[in-house]
Amino acid sequence: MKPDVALPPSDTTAKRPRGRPRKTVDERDDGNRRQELLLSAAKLFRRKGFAAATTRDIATAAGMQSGSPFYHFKSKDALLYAVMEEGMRSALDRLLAATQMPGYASQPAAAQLRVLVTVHFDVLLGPGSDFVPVMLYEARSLPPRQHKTLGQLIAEYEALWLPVLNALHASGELRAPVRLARLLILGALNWSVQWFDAKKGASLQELSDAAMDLFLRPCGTDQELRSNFARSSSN
Amino acid sequence: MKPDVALPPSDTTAKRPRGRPRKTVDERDDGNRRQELLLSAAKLFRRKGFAAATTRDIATAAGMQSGSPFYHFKSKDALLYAVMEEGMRSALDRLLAATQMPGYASQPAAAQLRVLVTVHFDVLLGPGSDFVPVMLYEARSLPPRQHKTLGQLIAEYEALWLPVLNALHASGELRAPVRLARLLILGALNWSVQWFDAKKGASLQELSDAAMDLFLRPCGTDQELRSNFARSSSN
DNA sequence: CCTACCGATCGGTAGG
DNA sequence: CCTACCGATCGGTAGG
Repeated sequence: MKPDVALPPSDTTAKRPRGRPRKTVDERDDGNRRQELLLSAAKLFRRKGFAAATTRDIATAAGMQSGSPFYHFKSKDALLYAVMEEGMRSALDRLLAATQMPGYASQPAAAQLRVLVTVHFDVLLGPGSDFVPVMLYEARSLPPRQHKTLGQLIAEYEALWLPVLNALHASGELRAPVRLARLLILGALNWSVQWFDAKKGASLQELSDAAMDLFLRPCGTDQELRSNFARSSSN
Repeated sequence: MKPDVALPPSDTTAKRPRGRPRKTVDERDDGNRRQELLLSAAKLFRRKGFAAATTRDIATAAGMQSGSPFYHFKSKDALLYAVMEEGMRSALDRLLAATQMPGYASQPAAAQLRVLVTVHFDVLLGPGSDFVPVMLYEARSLPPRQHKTLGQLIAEYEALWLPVLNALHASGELRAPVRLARLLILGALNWSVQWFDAKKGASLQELSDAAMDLFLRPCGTDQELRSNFARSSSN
């Protein structure tokens, strides 16, 4: 059940040469002070919500004065959008890297899904994982215009799940309709942001195991079906 | 697969004689103007978030002047808490009523789970369903003290799922660890608040069907296992 | 990036 | 429940 391909490393805070789009009208890029601002903003937006987190809080957390964030970002909205885009682009990069790992394509669909699930959990709960949760839970705070732009990145991310889920549906390992299954599965994972505590409880690996056990039924010969059934019954 | 017990009706807006606790220090109860206020608050808290929805918005939506909400509620926080408690108490009442329906106890665990899932979807997405989503997605806006009180209601609600999931685990229909399974399942359902559109797409029944197909594997004789497997494989 | 500041908004209140 | 209001906070800006 465990995949034999290594996962790509987290790079949320690392510099990705072509990760960010060319500077827009709404922001400047004058070195790493901007990145510290983004980090503080992500943390505070996640903890207190966009509306409740003040630009002064964020400035203080980044070691600046109250007016300084507006040297880097045109508005509080622009700061929120930058956090979300950074998060979504990083998540997409990591998921793409995982699916392009040697050996991934030749694996069974169940192992492929496990890779997607593991990367997704790490994006949500791993170190430096404030950006994507902000995107997930503050979407309504974003002006419609920017919301639409982000939507394209989200669509790309979700598209990577479809072929895997289709294969699992075809093999009988996934019985629910693929479109609804994707919404329900991603929902189950996304909700972990609300309850997961890194300091105690399960590890991300145990989480991924539980998710795979929950969503998929084993696929194999009748003999395997019977023995799997007997094993789980005696639990 | 479909349960043969009728679900209890929604009563989110109906008066429940002993549904609300005796008036606390934070609020008064002078008839149905208060209820209109709660309704407007729930709708606006859900759409804009607690911090972004102003008490003036809420007052206007309820047909009052800007200062009037504070005649009914001591503070904006108290209004939020009232919305959440109303939602959670209604949800708990409905789930309890469903599990006490005649015939429920004698059904197979899978049919029982279907009842829980269907009630939960209706609580989240049915008519008048703004209260529980506010509770789910604005928990961090609540002062710790009140957060703890609500936690007891939530624990009661979640406790109703445990015996059913335990039975399904024992029978082999649910393979994931029960505690994690409950978190993942409720997450999958709760996330539907983010994407479900009542005006188009699937019905709540289709949603429940998909959820059951996703989470459970059929349980039965080897013969049934084989034929189920063959059927879903040809899909 | 800091200093000093403004205009608007917001939760909440006194008095009726 | 309305009227009239206050004090605090907040996003944002000018000028350096």
